[in-house]
Amino acid sequence: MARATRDLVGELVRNALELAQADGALPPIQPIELRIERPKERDHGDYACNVALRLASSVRRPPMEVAEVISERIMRSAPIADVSVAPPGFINIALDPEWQRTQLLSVIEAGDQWGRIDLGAGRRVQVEFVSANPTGPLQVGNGRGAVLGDALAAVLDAAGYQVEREYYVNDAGAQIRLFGRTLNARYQQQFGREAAMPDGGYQGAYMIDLASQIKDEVNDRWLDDSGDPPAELSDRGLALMIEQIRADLALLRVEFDHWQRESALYDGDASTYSIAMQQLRDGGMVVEKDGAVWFRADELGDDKDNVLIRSSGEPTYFASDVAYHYDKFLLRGFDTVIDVWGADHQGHVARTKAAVSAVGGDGDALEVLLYQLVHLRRGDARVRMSKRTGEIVTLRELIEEVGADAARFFMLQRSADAQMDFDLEAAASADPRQNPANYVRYAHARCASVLRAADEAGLAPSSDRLDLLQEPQEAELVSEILRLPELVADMAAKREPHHITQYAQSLAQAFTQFYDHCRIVVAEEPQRSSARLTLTQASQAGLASALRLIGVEAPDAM
RNA sequence: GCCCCCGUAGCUCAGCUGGACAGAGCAACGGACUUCUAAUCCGUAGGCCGGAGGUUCGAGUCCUCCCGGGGGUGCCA
Repeated sequence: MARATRDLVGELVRNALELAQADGALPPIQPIELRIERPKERDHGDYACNVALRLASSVRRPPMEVAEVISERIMRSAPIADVSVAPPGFINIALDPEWQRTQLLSVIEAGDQWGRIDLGAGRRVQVEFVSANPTGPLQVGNGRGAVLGDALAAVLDAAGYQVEREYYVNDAGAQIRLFGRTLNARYQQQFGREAAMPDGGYQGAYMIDLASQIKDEVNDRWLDDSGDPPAELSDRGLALMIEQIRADLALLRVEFDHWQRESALYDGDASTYSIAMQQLRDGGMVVEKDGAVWFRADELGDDKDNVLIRSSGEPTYFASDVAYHYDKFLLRGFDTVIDVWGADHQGHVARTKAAVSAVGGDGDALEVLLYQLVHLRRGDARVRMSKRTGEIVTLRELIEEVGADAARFFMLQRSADAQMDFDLEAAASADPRQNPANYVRYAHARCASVLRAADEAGLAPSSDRLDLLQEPQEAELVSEILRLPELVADMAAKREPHHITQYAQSLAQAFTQFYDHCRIVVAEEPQRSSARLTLTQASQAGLASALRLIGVEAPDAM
């Protein structure tokens, strides 16, 4: 378990600040949050701190002077080699190159787990994502939620949280009944009967496939003239549909720890649902109006009340959600729950947080990560996602066209907030210039290839003379490799896993530049070769770690 | 109407909870292969960060208004 270098540096700066106050060079001040940044400009060192600028007005001294006072008191010992002050008041910090090179050994030891930190301290986080209705196959948009949620879970796991990935299966309610009636119609049609599709029934051909499959399994055993579909038929269809969804997600390399059934919330006399509803009633959070039961969400931050139980007596989807979040927080005791939703559910955020508070949880412990729509393109041509035009619609079709690696990498290149254009042509291309997933994969494969070539030449990695790594490309590569732990910290804290793709490209580029400028395997220079092989091993570990977080394979040859 | 997201290079997008001259990839142009994978690398060009005010020592980043794109606003999910 590594500590991010940034944290080590931050500690030394904080010590210097406290020392300055202790010896009277600075007046006592309110403790402030120290932020250590990576300057954009290489000349400004490895890290920079703006604490002097932020302190200047409260201590009534010029920023440059404050910076000097702090800078003088920063220990010039590993990992720090040099500290300088630059206008208007930045403290610039250069790391000790020798110390950095030594860190490569930890990287190699960590392998594809490099970057792991202890920010989360084992706190339990649930990430619930996809959770699409099991009334049809997953669509392309569900793929974005799948990749986003899975990568976020991976990042949180790397940051030291105890993470559970969950899929919520809406297997109750009106939609499921409609699913059953549709399937029943299709099933009867399998036997040449004239069965009308229900109003608003599911038109997709997949329903015919389901009916056909069930006919193969049980023949005419579930034919029923009463009008309502036999429960066995509906249940079997649902099971097949859920299995298909699970298989589609597995193709994307997304797997869940737990599939939570909505129907299970209603099981038994003391069901989760009834307990949660009682909780709301006891708290005076419900009101009856027009024969329906409403949640008084406006008292807890939402802008309007919401129906929990229809006048027909049937609970709404929202009522299930209340029970579900009661289950998450009060029964299962997660410290934090992150729901990953499509942006079209944006209107449900306030009421769901309010519901968490109303059932005795902490509304702020529920975080909702919204992601925007995905549009498909082929080069310059917009791909219309509609069943009528026969164009690509389902997640499975997308994966079959571009592969899981490209699908995951591309889906993760944008922030969740931004609408996304997904270029099928680029994603399907093997060319690394079109397809950055391949650029990174290729860099990893090249590491493996170089290590094989070295082995054949009788050269082995060694840390004896890492001081021979003096080229600028080597220093840059070392720095880039060592950056991962703090990136993990940032991604985890901000719930923004998409930065990992940019990092992976940047690391791959640093390695490729090193490879291009520095001959690694040179029999006549065994010591330098061995040092460079160590750097190659660490690069491979770094690339493998980044690719693992993205969920893309790290091949040894391409 | 009200609420949420977005508007940064020709294109697709980053920009670290305000910081040092605005970045990447692709596309464009010019170079580099007797070499461990050229599936690569080096260089050039390209921007009033949608517009107008404001806060600040400092704004792509925060506030207000306007323009443009998307989503939401059901006893649907």
